[in-house]
Amino acid sequence: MDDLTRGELAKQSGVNRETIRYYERNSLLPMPERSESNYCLFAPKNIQRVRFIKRAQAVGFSLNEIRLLLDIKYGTDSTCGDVREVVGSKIAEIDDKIKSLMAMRDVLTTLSDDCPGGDRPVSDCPILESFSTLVFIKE
Amino acid sequence: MDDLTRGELAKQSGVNRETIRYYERNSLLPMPERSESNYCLFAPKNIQRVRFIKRAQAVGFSLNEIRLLLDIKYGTDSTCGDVREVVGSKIAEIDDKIKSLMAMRDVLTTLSDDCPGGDRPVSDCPILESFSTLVFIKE
DNA sequence: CTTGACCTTGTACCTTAGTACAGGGTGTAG
DNA sequence: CTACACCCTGTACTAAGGTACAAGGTCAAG
Repeated sequence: MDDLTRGELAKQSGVNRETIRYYERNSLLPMPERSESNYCLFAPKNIQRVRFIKRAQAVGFSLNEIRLLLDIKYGTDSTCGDVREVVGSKIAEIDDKIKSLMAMRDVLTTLSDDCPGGDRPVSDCPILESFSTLVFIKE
Repeated sequence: MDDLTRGELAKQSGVNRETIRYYERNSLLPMPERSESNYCLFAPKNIQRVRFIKRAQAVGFSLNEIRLLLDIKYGTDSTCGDVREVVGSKIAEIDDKIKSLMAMRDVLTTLSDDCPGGDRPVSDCPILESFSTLVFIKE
């Protein structure tokens, strides 16, 4: 068997060795087998598993969500519908974040456009004035 | 003097009492004066200060950045140009975040559109397949 | 005088996603 | 046999922005 030590798995999958330990602790990776001398033995397929985690993170999933995704992936009666549901709500969440960031940007650009800039004292600054007095973000 | 206790300041400015303590510890609020009996005495203007902090947070500033903003606001030789500079780089930062979220959303919607959904087993799912094998986010 | 509602302090805890390190064991090359 | 490069474990620490709580003090009402 071409099992890997923790350090090898880390190197092969492109993460820190401590990250692997962290994933073990948090059930994103299985508890590894052990050699005679207590070295960890990871099956090679765990390289793919770590990469899966990293790619899912890159598109916005948290590790908690990824644990769920892994459960679906390796579950016996999981369906494509399950996956689409998870992905759909992640898309909605991302859309919400984008909207809220766009609202922030709009407020800031408006304020910045109103500000004369230059060497005027801040007492003239409509930006700080707004932060002090206005209510522009509603719940 | 109509100074406020910490609890009153918290209530008036709409935050938790512990949040006020946190802001004191982190130099976002001044160390309060004390009464005979060691009660905190906050000047009423601190209500505005806390609201300033909350509004600046609402448009995307971190507490560290807000500390800077407060320094500018109360600095003797700060200019509108200083404020515009800080706000300008915050806008750029928000734009970056929006771009990266939009990239994530695009990847996810594309994958979701490719997925048949329904009761198909996940072994057929192009989304999980992508997470397992593809490299779609580049550095 | 007691009760209840405040106030004080220090400290610990929470989330998320790791990173760092000490103190010890193992395995191989020279 | 000794270096040196790995490996093991447990624990502490990081950022950010708070929240929670225990043990004790204060103050006004009844």
